[in-house]
Amino acid sequence: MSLSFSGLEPLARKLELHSYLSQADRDALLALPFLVRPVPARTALFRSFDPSGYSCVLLEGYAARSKLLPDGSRQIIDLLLRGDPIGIERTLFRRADHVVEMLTRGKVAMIAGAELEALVAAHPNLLRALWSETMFGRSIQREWTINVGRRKAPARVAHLLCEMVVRHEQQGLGNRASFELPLTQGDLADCTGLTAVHVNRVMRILTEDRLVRRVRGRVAIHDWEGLSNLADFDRHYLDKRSARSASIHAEMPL
Amino acid sequence: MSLSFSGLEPLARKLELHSYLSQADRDALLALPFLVRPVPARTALFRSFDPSGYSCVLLEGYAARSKLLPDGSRQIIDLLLRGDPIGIERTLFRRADHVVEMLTRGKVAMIAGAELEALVAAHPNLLRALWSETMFGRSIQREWTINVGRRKAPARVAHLLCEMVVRHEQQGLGNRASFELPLTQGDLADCTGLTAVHVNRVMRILTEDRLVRRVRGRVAIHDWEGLSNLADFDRHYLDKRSARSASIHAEMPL
DNA sequence: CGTAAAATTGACTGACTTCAAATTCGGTGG
DNA sequence: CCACCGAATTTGAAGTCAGTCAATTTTACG
Repeated sequence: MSLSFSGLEPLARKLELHSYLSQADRDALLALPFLVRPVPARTALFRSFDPSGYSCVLLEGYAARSKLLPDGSRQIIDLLLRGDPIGIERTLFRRADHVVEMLTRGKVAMIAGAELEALVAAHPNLLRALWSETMFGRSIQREWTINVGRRKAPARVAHLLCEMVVRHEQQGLGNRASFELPLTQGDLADCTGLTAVHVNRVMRILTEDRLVRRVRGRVAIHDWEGLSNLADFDRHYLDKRSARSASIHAEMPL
Repeated sequence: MSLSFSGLEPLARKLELHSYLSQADRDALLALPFLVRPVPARTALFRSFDPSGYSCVLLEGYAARSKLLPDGSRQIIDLLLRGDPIGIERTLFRRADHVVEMLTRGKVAMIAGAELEALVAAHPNLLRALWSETMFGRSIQREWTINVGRRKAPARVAHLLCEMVVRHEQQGLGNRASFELPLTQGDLADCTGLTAVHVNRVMRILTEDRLVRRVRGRVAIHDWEGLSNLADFDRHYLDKRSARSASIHAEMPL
């Protein structure tokens, strides 16, 4: 059978970063029925036009969770890569307090809430894997809070780049030498709580210091040591704990 | 039986804010064996001296998740109130990338990881409730990111106070008229990404504008409309979605 | 009561923002 | 292939919000 060619492979890969999935779990996940929907750049997912009760998985392109403030400024609270689930909490809350918008054009897999519900009911281990995923999401969010809360502008940008390298590597989307990051400087500013102008100046400094280069939506890290040091970056929050057996009890002892 | 007098009542209450627990779930949760440990102020929970494999629930006092940066500054990433679970992710990750420290003296209930493991294995609904709890935690964390990322100092402090009112109300720990918040201005600064000096000036302004008063570790909101307006506060992220049936499928459709 | 921590206040500094204009880039149609 | 156009980037100058430093007062608590 060709289950391993399901479009949901990226999600399975992501879950397996931190959770053990049995072959049955994996097969069931990949057998989920879904609808592929192409999405244009700069449009919002889940904004009144989508049927409720669906969540989705990002298959192609880049997206951002963001919130618009009354004064018109925008804070991006997370970046979403291939394989990231979107809107799982959408059926938990009645309305979302933030928007998920595509930064580039892309594709999402739409999955019916009822299907997911049945899946995790039949496969408790997948439920645990998704819980674990939520935990890592919270961990990332904590780092973002620290980043905008206490670090200086150059460290903020550097930290964001470091996180993006690791998350791209995890998903097989590139490495330090080169990976895609098609965000405008305005987007980077909204990620880091800065202005586009200041991001521009900071990027110039990082480039002049030969830490990193950004060209045409791609990033190349020239000096990982220097960059991660400047950023106070510790990839621990993106990694599963090391060296434990892969039994589900070891994976999720609560 | 006197299960309803268990020290874990606050945790049950917290979970029931957003998840339906059957009587069996509730009984099982409250029957969890635990050890009450008194903790002095300004000490870290889970820092080398505690036996591994335990997580805990805050029974009395106030605690903060925080991270110390290389330059000596501190960012508080969450405040913990009575009933908040602490360290569930501690057994997920090998080492924590942040510290949980008591801000006041207090008491925690130490629960063995194995006990929790058995509990959620026997009660999948509790597992979902804890997952839901993690989701709300992530939601709160997102708001904190927005707060320090894009809001001006007065709005940041106001938003923190608004969140604290609601969370205290939810746990039956007071109301707008008066609730405990025994943080120093330095602590508030570390929550909001500001300095103690500036928090002092901001608090003076908020007080002069008759929005709020803070005296001896207690807060009284005088003008909720004004304060929440200044803060751009929307309590949605702290509340379960409204008006749906309490069946577990409705509570957690994924 | 005595002491240390916390709060308060003032003067000065600096990192980042704001505003505005010039340049480059990227995609599209001729 | 080139001309075009809006978006994104880049740069400069001036302004502001919040930080830093330092001294004083108040509060908490043994």
